Amino acid sequence: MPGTKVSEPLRRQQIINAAFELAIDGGLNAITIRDVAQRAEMSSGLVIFHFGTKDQLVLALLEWVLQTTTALSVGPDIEAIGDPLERLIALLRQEMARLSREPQRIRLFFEFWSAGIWNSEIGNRMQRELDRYREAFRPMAEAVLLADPARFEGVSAAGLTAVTVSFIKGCAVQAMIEPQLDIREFLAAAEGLLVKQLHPTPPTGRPSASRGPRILPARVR
Amino acid sequence: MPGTKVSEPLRRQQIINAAFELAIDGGLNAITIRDVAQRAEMSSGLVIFHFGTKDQLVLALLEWVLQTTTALSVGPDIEAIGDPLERLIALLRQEMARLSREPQRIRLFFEFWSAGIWNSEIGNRMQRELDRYREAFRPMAEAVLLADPARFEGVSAAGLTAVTVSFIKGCAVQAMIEPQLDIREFLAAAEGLLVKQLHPTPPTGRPSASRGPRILPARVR
DNA sequence: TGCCATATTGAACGAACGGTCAATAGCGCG
DNA sequence: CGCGCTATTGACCGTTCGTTCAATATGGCA
Repeated sequence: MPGTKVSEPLRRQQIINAAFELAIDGGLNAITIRDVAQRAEMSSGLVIFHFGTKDQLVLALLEWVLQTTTALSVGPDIEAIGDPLERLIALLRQEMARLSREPQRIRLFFEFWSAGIWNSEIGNRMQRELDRYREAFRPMAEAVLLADPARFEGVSAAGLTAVTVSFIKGCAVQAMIEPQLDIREFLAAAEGLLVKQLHPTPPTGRPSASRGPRILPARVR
Repeated sequence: MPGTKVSEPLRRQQIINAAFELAIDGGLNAITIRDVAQRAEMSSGLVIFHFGTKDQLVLALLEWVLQTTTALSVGPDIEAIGDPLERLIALLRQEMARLSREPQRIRLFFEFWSAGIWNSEIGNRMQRELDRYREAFRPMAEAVLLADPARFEGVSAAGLTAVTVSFIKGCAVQAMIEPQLDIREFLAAAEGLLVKQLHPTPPTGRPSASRGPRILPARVR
């Protein structure tokens, strides 16, 4: 009755792909041994044969998802920005745009996160990934603090990093919930909150409505 | 065999309380008819008798959670703040502090959110709640835009509201994942990013940091 | 008191799930 | 060709779940 034999790594990948498709279509709860086997066109026993346990299959899927998700990368165009805060915000903008581009993957990400609360193995893996991601932001946050110590008095690099990453997470959640999100307007509003203060109008006592034609200073490059 | 009779509203509340406790302890997946019945000290049949279906019980639990969660409220102390942006940020701070104070409830919130992706009834209910919450922010966002049109050029009230609420969501996620979060430092850093520009240090002509020794942030991969 | 609507019970059912296992076919190798 | 290792199959098991239902006790009311 058995069919043709296939090399082990290929089989594992076929199974993970099937599990991934099921998770994208119906969430982590839609992953069952039987459905994975059917989608991968093999018997249910073979799935267990290669992964031993459903939990280990899910863990392998998580690993694969994390490794195939584009990692945070600071390109030369961002690195060229002189001002630290502007550089950080450019990175923040890049990340928000990237995450909002693949809402399905983010959705899966959050499902793993949620699952990690009750499953310690998943939780530990997610925690490691989160630490890694945050660590990538840290150098920039440190540069920002050094550039303007007065403004960020009493704020540590860890704190600023946490806030920055939280902002990104919020955007990711937003994109996950409402894929029709207009990311351009979203970014514009975020920029209004974050970046414009680098070129403040002289304090007139009441820094409210602008009087007269406001001269928009050229962006620092 | 049947035990003492109890009024219907009381029974429903007993059942919802039991379901809530189970969900807090072990997530939405930990809600089973049998366990709910056991925790509420009644038979499993009675749970079905009062709610008809497990799905309807979960929906009733969601409704109860939403209605017993403190709604967004703009207190007099916030309303007294003159500057619109400062007022918005004060509200933002209040919300971040509030949400980080009850991480368990937030966790449950997000689980419902996740479940709502695959269950349209839950999804619709969550969407309504989100709209309601966002609508409460909108007037403040409009005031901010009116106060400084130049700064938020091309940004609609909806966009600014979305960003603000996203920021809160990000903080909520943060608090959910790491309950040991130091909320005070988190708020300080957020304030540094958002509020300080209202009281800018006199422009020294060079808002850049490239004065002293330039710190090269480590390249991230 | 007797009666009836109904709140309550728990055994039972069918479906779905994760996992086991004896049987079997494919493949490399002597 | 024939042997042996192993990938592969699918029936099967035990468990858990949501739900059904006949039986029964309860409390209000005539």
